[in-house]
Amino acid sequence: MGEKEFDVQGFARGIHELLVLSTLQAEKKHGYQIGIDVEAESDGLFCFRHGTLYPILHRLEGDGLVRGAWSRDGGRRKKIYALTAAGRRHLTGETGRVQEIVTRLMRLLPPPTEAPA
Amino acid sequence: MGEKEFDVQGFARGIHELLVLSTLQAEKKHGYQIGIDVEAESDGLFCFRHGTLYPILHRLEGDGLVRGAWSRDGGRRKKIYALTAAGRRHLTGETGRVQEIVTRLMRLLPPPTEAPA
DNA sequence: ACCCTACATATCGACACCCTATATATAAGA
DNA sequence: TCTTATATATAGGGTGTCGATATGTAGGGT
Repeated sequence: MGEKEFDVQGFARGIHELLVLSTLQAEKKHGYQIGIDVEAESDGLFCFRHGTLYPILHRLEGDGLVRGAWSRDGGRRKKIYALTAAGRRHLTGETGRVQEIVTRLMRLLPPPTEAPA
Repeated sequence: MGEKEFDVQGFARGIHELLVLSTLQAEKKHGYQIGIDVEAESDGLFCFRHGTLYPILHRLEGDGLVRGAWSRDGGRRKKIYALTAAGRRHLTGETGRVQEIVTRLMRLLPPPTEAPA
């Protein structure tokens, strides 16, 4: 089995990347909007800082998972990011991998105490 | 609601810590054994390097989540770690938090494609 | 006219963490 | 004796997040 070993760093980084790729599924959007949407869609749980988000977008673009195109909205410049085919494959593949890791992690951790509200 | 925001770094670090605390539930053991057991229990998925494991143990001990006691087995010295009451609380509490974060993360990511093969 | 906020992107330095490598020391087996 | 396994520890390098700072446009308040 080609079971790759778990990498904590990569796992954490991967979560951020998946959140970005996921919100780009429905429609392409610019970085600032991605930050707003991810925060809204997660009810404020997942929140990107600007110093975190933009480097991630550059990384994803460098890896060919998203493609950025400059746009001018009046005098304001935006870089609209769209999911590539590779990005779509990466999203589904890595989501499955995260799911598997989490499942196997939860098997090791203590089951929830079935406590009332 | 006291909803703390998600912290990727802390989440990744927390996974390592929970794996250590979890394997100490059944019985107290020394660091080297913890590494072996976690790897075995996870079928090789979660594997600690020595340079990662020992600092984690020191951190957990500093936080009062485990208590270490030096032991001599022949001429060989071992530091036996035991879960403290605080460690037990931390384990159940953080496990619940991880479960919740993962649940909310999975709601955002694409559902598994039911199929092919 | 001026200021402040929101929009929009970008980068740098500080900090934290993991990982590789190295160090020390005992015990068992070739 | 040499190597491997047991057992712990730390320093150095690499990478990523985060806060701060920078640049520039647009709009509302005073």
